[in-house]
Amino acid sequence: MAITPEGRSAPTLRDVAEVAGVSFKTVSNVLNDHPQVREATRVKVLAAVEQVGYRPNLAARNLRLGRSGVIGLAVPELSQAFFAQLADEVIRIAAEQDLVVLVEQTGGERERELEALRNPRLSLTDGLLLAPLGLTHEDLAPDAAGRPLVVLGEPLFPGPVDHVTMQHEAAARAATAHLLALGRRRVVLLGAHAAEDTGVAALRYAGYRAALADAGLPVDDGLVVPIETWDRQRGAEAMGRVLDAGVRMDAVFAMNDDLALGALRSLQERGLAVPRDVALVGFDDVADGRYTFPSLTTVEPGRHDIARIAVTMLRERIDDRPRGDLGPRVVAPDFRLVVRESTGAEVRARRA
Amino acid sequence: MAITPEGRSAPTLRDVAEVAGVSFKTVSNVLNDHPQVREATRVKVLAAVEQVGYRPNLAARNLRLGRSGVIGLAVPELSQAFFAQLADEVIRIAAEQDLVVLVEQTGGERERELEALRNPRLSLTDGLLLAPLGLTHEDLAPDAAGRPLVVLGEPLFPGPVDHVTMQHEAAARAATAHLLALGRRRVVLLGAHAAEDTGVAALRYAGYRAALADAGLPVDDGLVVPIETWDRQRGAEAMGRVLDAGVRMDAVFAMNDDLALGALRSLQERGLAVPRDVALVGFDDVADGRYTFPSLTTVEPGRHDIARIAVTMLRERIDDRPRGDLGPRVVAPDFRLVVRESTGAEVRARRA
DNA sequence: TTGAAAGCGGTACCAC
DNA sequence: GTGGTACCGCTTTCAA
Repeated sequence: MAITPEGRSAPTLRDVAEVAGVSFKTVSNVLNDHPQVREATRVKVLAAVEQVGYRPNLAARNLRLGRSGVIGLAVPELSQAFFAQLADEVIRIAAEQDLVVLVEQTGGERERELEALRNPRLSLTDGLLLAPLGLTHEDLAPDAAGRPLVVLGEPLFPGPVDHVTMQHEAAARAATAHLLALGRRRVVLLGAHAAEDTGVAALRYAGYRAALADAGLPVDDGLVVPIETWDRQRGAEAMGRVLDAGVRMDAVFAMNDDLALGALRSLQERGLAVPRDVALVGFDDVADGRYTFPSLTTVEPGRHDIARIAVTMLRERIDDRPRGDLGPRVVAPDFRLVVRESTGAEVRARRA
Repeated sequence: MAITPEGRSAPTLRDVAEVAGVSFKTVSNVLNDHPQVREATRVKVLAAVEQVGYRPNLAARNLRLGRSGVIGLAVPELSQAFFAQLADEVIRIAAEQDLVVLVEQTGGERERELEALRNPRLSLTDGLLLAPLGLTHEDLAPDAAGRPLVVLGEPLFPGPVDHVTMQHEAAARAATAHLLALGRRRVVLLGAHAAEDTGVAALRYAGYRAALADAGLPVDDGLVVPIETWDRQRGAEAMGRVLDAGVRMDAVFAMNDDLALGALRSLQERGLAVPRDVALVGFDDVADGRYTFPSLTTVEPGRHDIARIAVTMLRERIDDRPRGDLGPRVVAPDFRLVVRESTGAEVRARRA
C-alpha cells in the first residue's frame, strides 16, 4: 500500500492485486463483474479487497468513464417548501437509479440560473435539472448548458430542450371552477404578474379567466392582485391591503400555497371565517397546508410524476448523448384538485 | 480538437495549446494563475481558450488534486422544513467558499445513516455533514466515514468526531420558563422519547424539567406526551388525544415546530383559543410558524451559525487531513427565544 | 482466463 | 518565462 509523506493514502487496485497475488487488471475485472473470471480468483480477490479495505476512487473512474453518476438540481431555494419537496422527490428517485444529486440554489435570479447552466463547478455532473424563475427561452437557445438539461416547472416553449412542466392553466381553471361551483362569485386572484405573457403566472391567470368565462362571469380587475414574489409575507400583506380597502369578495384563488397561507392569516387576523366568509384555494400542495386550520384546498400538480419523469428524461439524455437523436420533449403530468377545509370539506370545528 | 466516433468531444488543454501555439503546460499555468507568465502569452492563451470553448474537466482535476470541492450533506429528508432550511443555509455558505453540496436523504434511519457514512457513491465528496437521527455514538467510533466528518444536531458525545449541535437543554428550559413566566402552570410537553437518555428528546426534556424545578413545580407525568416521530400529523393526533382525554392544561411546549403546528390545529379545531386558553411554544423556528394565526413562539436554535460553523469545521478537517492534529470539537451556538403571538405577543385580532 | 500497456485530462516538479 | 514528463487510479483494447 502506497505510503505518502502525508500519511496513509487510500489503498488502490494495485494494492489489492498485490495482496491477492494477481495482476491489478484482474482485480478490476472482478470488481466490474466481467464474465470471465474463475471463481477461485474472484473469491481470492474479494478477500483481498476486504483485507486492505479497498474503496474505489470515483474521481479516477469518472475520468475514465466520462460519467460521474451525479446530476445537478438547481432550484430557487430550498427554504421554499415546494422546492424542498421537489428536491426530496428528485433525490429519492435518483437514488433508486443509482444517481446522486448535487443541489444548487439560484435565488430565482436569471443571472444565477444562467450561471448554473454554465457553472464549471457543476461540470462534474452528468446533466442538470433546472427549475428556473427568471429565464426566458432565448437563454436556453443553443445547448446552453453544454450538457444534458431538463427544465422543470416553467413552460419556456418553444424550447429547444426537454421540459417537465405542469398543467398550469387547466389546474388553475379547475381550482377557480371549484370555487364558482360552491356558489362564490367574487373570486380574488392573488399573485398576478404584470408584464408577463407566457410564464407560470400568465398561464394560471388564463385558467382563472377561463373558469370565469365558463361560468359566464366577467373578469373584475379590482379582484386581480399583482404580487411578484410568491411568499407568505407578500401573500399576507396583499390580502391585508385588499381587505382593508374594503373590496368585496367571497373567495380567493392564490397562485401558490405560500400566498394562500399568508392570505389565510390575514383573513383570520381580521376575524373572517374561512371558508364561511371567504373560501380559499392554493396551488402546489405543500405539506404546510395539510395541518393548518382550516386545512388548505389546493392543486397537487403531480409533483411525484414531475420528479420521476424529469430524472428519467435526464437519464435518457445522458445515455443518448453520443447519438443525440432525441427531439426535445414537453410533458405535463396530471394534476389533482385536493379539496380540504378551506373550501368547505368536512370542517369539523367542535364547540365554538 | 479530438474527434471521437461518437461526435465532438470536449476541447482539452492540448487543443487550446495547439491553437495558441504554446505547450499545454503553459495553458495550464495561465489558467491556474501561475505567477510567471508573460502578459502576451496569457492574452494569447485566453483568446484560444475562448475560441475553442474550453471547459476544464473537473474529473481530471479531482483525480490529480485528490479533492473535488464537493461536500456531502446527509439529512433525514428535505420535506421536513427544518432540514430544508438547514440545507438552504449549508448550500449557501458552501457556495461562498466555492464548495458545492451533494445532498443525500437518510429518512432518519440508522441503517441509511450508516450507509451515508460509507457510501461509495459519495466517495467523490471531500467530506460529509451528517444530521443523524438514529445513530448511536458507537456507530461513529473509529473514523467510520473514512473521510472528514462533522455531525449536526445530535450531541452524540463523547464523540470522536466534530459536532455542531444546539443548546437543547438550555433552550428548552428557556422556552418552558417563558410559559411559566406568563403564569401558566400546567405545561404539556409534546414529543418525549421513551427509552432515550442522551438524544435530543432527552435533553429538551431535561430543560423542561429544569424550568419546572426552577419555578418550584413538580413534573406531572400526565402532561408528558411521548411522540416518536416529530411531524405535524403526530403532533395533531397526540394533542387531540390529550384534549379529548380531558387533561387540564394551560400551555404546551412542543419539542419542535412541526409538533407545535399540528397541536395548534387540534387546539383550534376544538375551539380553544391560543394563547388565551392555551399558550404554545415550539422549537426550530421553521418558516411556517411565522404566518400562522396566531404566529408561533419558538426557539431559533442558531441555524445560521450551525450551518456556517459546520461548513467551516468540515473545511478545516479537509484541509488538515494530511496532518490530522485537530482534536474533536463540539460547538453549540447561541439560541434565541422568538416570542410571537402563540404566547401572547401583540395578538392583533381585529373585529371578532 | 489473465496480464501489459495505453490513455482519460489535468497538475506539479524540475529542468531548460 | 516556458515546457518535458511523470503520474493521479481506473478502464479498456489487445496479446499472451
